[in-house]
Amino acid sequence: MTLSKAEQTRKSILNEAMVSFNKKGYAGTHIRDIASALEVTQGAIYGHFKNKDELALESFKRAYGKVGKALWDYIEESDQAIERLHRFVSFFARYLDNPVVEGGCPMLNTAVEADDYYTILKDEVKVAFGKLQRLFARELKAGQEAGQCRQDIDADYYSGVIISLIEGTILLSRMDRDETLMRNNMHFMAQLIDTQIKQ
Amino acid sequence: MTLSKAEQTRKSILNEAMVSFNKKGYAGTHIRDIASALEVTQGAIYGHFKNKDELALESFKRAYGKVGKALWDYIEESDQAIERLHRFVSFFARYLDNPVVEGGCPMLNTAVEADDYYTILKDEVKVAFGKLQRLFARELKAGQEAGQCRQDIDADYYSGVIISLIEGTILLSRMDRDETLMRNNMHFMAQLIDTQIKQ
DNA sequence: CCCAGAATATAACGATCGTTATATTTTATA
DNA sequence: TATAAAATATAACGATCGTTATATTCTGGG
Repeated sequence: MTLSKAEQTRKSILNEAMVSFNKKGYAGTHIRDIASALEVTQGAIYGHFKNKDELALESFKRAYGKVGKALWDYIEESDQAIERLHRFVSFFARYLDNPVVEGGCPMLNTAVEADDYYTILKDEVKVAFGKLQRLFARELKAGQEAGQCRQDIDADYYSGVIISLIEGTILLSRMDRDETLMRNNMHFMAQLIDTQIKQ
Repeated sequence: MTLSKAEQTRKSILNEAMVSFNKKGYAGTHIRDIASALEVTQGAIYGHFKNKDELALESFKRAYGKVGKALWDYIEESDQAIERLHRFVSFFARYLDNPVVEGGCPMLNTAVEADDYYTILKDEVKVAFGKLQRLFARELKAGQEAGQCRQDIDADYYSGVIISLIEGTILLSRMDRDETLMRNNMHFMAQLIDTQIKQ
C-alpha cells in the first residue's frame, strides 16, 4: 500500500487543489499557485491532470468523499436509529471552526459557483447532494423499520428539510463566526427529531 | 426625476454588472464583458466607477436592495401578523424560476465567494443578512405585541432558523430544478409558523 | 447657438492566465 | 549498475485580465 514517488506527487497536488478550490472557487484558483505552494512546476501538474477542469472535478470528488466518510464514521459509532439521526445533524456543527475540508462545505461552495456555468461540476454536485439526502432518508427509514421512528411520516420530506437547514446554517454561521446561530439551529433540529420524527 | 444621459449610462452599467456578478461571481465577472454587453467601452465604466471592487460592492448593494424592497412590498400587502410571516417565507418560492435578480439569491451567492477573501464585500453581506434576520424577528415581535404570536418564544431564535432554511432551500432546489424540495420546505415552514409561532 | 467641462472612446501598458513543446532529471526494472 | 520509460523542470505561446493615459465626442448652461 506504499505509494510511489509519482503517486505521492499526484496526491499532494490533489490535496492542495482541493483546499484551494474550496476556499477560492474555480475562477479564483490558479494552477501556478498550486504549483508554487507545493514547490513543483506547472509541468508536473499537467503530467498528472489533463487540465484545470479535470483537476477541479477530481478535487471536488475527493472533497465530498472525505466529508461523506467522516460523516459515516461518526454515525456508525451508534447503532440506535434516533441517536444516529442526531449524529447526522450534530456532525455539521464542526463546520464552524473545523470543517472536514478547509474553506467550509465543498458542496455548498461548489454548488453556488457551478450553478450556471460549469456543467460537469454541477452534475457532480447534484450527485453529492443526492447521496447526502438519501443517506439521511435511509437512516430514518431504518428507524421506522426498527419501530423507533413514526410510521406516518415521509423520510424524503424530512431529509430535504434537514439537509437544507444544515447547509443554510453553515452558510449563515460562517458569515459572522458567531456560535449562537449554529447552536440555536442545532437545537432546533434536535428538537425536530425528538418531537416529529421519534416514535 | 428624469435621469441625465450620464446617469442613464451609470445605471445601465450597474444593472449589467449586478446580474453578471450574481451569475458568475466576482472572479468570473470581467469589465470587458460588461462593456461589450452594453456596447460601451471600458473607459466609460471607469469614468463611473473607480475599479472592479467598487463596482462589485455597488452591484451587491443594488442587488440586495432590490430583494429587500420586493420582499417588503410583498409583506406589506397584509396587515395581519401571521399572514405577514407566511408572506415572508413564501416570497422566496419564486427564487426557483423567477428570482428578483437573475442568477439566484445575491446574498447566498456573494456570501460563498466573499467568505475567505473579499473583506469589504463580506462585511456588506453580513449587513444584508443582519437586516433580513432583524426583519423577520421584528415581524414576529409585532405579532407577539398584537397577541397573535406565542409570548414564550424567542423571535431571534426562530428568525435564524427560518432564514437559514430559506437560504438552504434556495441552494438545494436550484441544483436540480425540481420543485418538490421547494414545495416541501415551504410547507414545512408554513407548518412551523402555524404550530410553533402562532398563538 | 457656443463652448467649457463632462462623458465616452481609443489604444495600449504590464501582469497573469491556462496550456504546451521540449529538455532534463528521476525512477523502476532487467 | 545500465537503461528505457516515466516524471518533472524549463521556457515560452497566445489570450485575456484590470487599469490608465490620452484623444475625441457629446451635453447642458450661458
